[in-house]
Amino acid sequence: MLGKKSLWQVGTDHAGIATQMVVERKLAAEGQPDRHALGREEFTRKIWEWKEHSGGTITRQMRRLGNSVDWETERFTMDDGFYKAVQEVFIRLYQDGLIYRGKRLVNWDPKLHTAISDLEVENKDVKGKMWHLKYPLADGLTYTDEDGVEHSHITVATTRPETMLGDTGVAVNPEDPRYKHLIGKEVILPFVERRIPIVGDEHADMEKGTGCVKITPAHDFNDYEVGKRCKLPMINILTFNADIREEAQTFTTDGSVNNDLSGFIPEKYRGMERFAARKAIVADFEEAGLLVDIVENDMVVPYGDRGGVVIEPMLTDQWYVDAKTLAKPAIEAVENGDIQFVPKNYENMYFSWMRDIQDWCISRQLWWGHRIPAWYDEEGNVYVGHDEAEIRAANHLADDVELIQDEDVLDTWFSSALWTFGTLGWPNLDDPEVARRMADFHPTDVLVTGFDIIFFWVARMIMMTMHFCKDDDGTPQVPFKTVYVTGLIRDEVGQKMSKSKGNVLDPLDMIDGISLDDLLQKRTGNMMQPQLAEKIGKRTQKEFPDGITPHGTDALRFTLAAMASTGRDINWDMKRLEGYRNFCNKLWNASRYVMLSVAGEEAVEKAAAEGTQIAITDEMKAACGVSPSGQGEPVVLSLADRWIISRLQHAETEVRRHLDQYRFDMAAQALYEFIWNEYCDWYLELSKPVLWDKNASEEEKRGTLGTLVRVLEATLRLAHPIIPFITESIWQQVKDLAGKTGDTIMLAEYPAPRDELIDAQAEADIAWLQGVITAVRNIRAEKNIGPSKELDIILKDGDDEDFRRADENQTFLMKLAKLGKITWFNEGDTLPMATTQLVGQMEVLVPLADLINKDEEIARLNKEVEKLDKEITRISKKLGNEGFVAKAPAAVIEKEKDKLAGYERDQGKIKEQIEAIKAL
RNA sequence: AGGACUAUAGCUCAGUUGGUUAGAGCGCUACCUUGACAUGGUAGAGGUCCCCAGUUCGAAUCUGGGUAGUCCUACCA
Repeated sequence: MLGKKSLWQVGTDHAGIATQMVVERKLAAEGQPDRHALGREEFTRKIWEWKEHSGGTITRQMRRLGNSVDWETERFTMDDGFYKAVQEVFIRLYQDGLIYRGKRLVNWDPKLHTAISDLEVENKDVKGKMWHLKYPLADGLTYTDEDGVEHSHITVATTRPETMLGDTGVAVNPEDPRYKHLIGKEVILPFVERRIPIVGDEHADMEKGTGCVKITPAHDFNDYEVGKRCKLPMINILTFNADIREEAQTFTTDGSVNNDLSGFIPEKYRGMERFAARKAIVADFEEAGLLVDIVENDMVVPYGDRGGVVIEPMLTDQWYVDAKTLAKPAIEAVENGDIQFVPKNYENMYFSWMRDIQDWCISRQLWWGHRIPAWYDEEGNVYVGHDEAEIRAANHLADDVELIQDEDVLDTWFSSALWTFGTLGWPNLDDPEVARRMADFHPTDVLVTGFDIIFFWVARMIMMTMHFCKDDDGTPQVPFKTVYVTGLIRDEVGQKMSKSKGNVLDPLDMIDGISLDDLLQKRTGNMMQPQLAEKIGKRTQKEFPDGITPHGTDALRFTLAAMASTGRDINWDMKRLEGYRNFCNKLWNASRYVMLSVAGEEAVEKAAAEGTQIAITDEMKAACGVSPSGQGEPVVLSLADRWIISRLQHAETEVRRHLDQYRFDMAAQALYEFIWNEYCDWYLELSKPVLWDKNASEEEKRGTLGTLVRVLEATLRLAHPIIPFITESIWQQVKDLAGKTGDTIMLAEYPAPRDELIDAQAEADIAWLQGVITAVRNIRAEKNIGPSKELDIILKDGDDEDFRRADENQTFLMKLAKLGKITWFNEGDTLPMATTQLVGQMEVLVPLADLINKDEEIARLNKEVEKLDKEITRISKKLGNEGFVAKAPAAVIEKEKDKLAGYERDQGKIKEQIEAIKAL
């Protein structure tokens, strides 16, 4: 519509963990063999199958919503082309020294058997216990505390007693007077009988627990750091299931295998499940008289957000990306404004995460994902390359050297991070098509996303893109210039929508409607927690007793736009949706009126009955001022015509401005107001006196009919981005009448305001007209006079403008206010018993001798006087304030003075009126 | 613990750089099947702008402090 070359790149990622999990669960539910029985190849084939038939939910919704995306270039992060990009990126980063492999502590999900990222860990508040355990000092050492009590033990506090099997030290604060003399001494780890040192480390907090912390570097992130600082070895006591191992694995501080240290685990704990082991160990401490205390403890426990079980820090070999190096330019790009967040406050969120970024663990122990392009020989040497042959050649490896590819896959976000350039065909830049697309569409302009994705996607896309995509002069390219952050759609009470809560609303159901039964089935069928079904069912039944009625796509889109104020979550309100459905209906009916006016009832009804388009004839075009030759027919524009054209220019200005500023809510609001409150409420009504006037000239009728059509046509184009379907449908009918050509409104020009069409005089005149009409309607309502009864009115105290306007707009006034006669009050006339309204300085009088109670009328007017009194007092006070007069801008003072004068004049008029009535 | 966001009509939300008689939709009241539309029309009622203090001639808007709610980050002794 703006004539710009554009691409909306759509696609989906492969959601590694979630997808693998869903399919595993499905296999289990169907009684099929699990993935280990199937084997890697067969299992991934199953996932592909599943993806084929149920992977399109989101894109189906997008299609129905009419999103104007380029479907031909739809991509999936597991498609072949994408793998090329992923592989290339991995290899280059490895060569650049930005990817490395190492033994580190990771968040391990014991259920899903994979490392997961910090961001996939959900920390839950839990009421737990802390156990105080005594570790005996080695070599019979004792010490005396400040109270003179002698101790042969040191007491540590822990919330995870089972990890003591892997303790390699006890830390005390080097400043702690109670314990610092023990630094360098040793304790005997109960049951394991291992001698472990007491070390001094800042990590030990004198205030917390007992002041002594057991250190288990292989099973705790803090301890891991302490272990590194104090050169403690690491002992892994858990299997990947998080059960106690038969024999522990021992490592030195740097992660290499430590053969000097025993991996002994007391027989009774071997193979125990971690929480069972916890119980057993606590019991044994108690029995041994080493359990000092159990303290209730509020704490936070990490759960895997997918698997739902407690995460275990685990020492494993993983691949890492040096995120700190990549983050540097990515931070700068946002700092210097190359990338802007809308709304801006999300930049802080981005900075706070990026400035404290940890190296990114990219390997996952899954089967669904991009296999890591790394191979190992028998000695454990690592080779990274595109394939085995390339690696052999590059490293001069003989054919009989066995190479085994890394079993792990890459984090889904690793591939998602390549989205902006990977989807354009990178790295095949030698392909002219790819080069052209990169030149046309990279950097891209806008990324639309939810705030919860800023860390996952946005940050990583920025890092990767800036590393790999450069201008000819080597300047890094940003992936996009603007990040538009949408709010989340929540349910009507502000809860996040989720399947387990059963409060999810499918946009398709709001578009097409759904019966209560189907909705219940959808929400409660096939649930992970069937015990919730009843509750969800009840709630659904209460909220949607009749299901959901159809509202249509445009209504849904308009609602989403109208609710999209900056960065704010939206509590979904069906009533708003209904309101905007009515709006669409209003637009439809308005266009019906236009077509009836042009084509006549017969043609319109016939087309409606047959479901066809109205046949537009040359006569119809001519009636709208479009002659077959393409030359405009002569027209005369009425005041109303000039007014609505002028108002349209304002609407166009507003809508465009709001769209440019991503204020879709305000753009929607501006459209709503223009279409309903101006075009429908006033202009259509004002067109009737002209069109239905037998005495009106051809030129006048053409002027009005043409304006009806042209303003509608432009409005459709203006509204098209928000409500594409209805606008297209109507546009196909009116385009010819408006002298427009083209197959689709999608390719029609977006309306731009033209200054020369703004008509201040017409706007002022119509405002006056509206004032008079509203005044009369007001009197009607107040006096309970039906709208069909004709009224005679008297105008009093008008100036030249009032005379002119009343004279020029008699027809409009008579018709819209349903008047019989308009007369001017002349000096010396006797004032009849009447009720009044003010329009500026002019009085509108409706003589209603029989309907007016003198006292009531006076009371009503007195109320007006009081109301004005308040305002007058307020403004007088303001103007009497020396500070205000001295310091406020002249324009503001002038405005206040005008207001005051206006109120005083009105009040004077009303007081006069009261006197006049009293005198009757 | 640190941070962000939110608090405006019965409900869902606007209110751009301080100057409005504080707005919209829905709901509510009264009247109306007038030749686009009852998914409608006309006219209304309805608000200590969460509280307190400050800055200012002037605060829904700016500052500080509270209260309530939502969320994020960190924290398993």
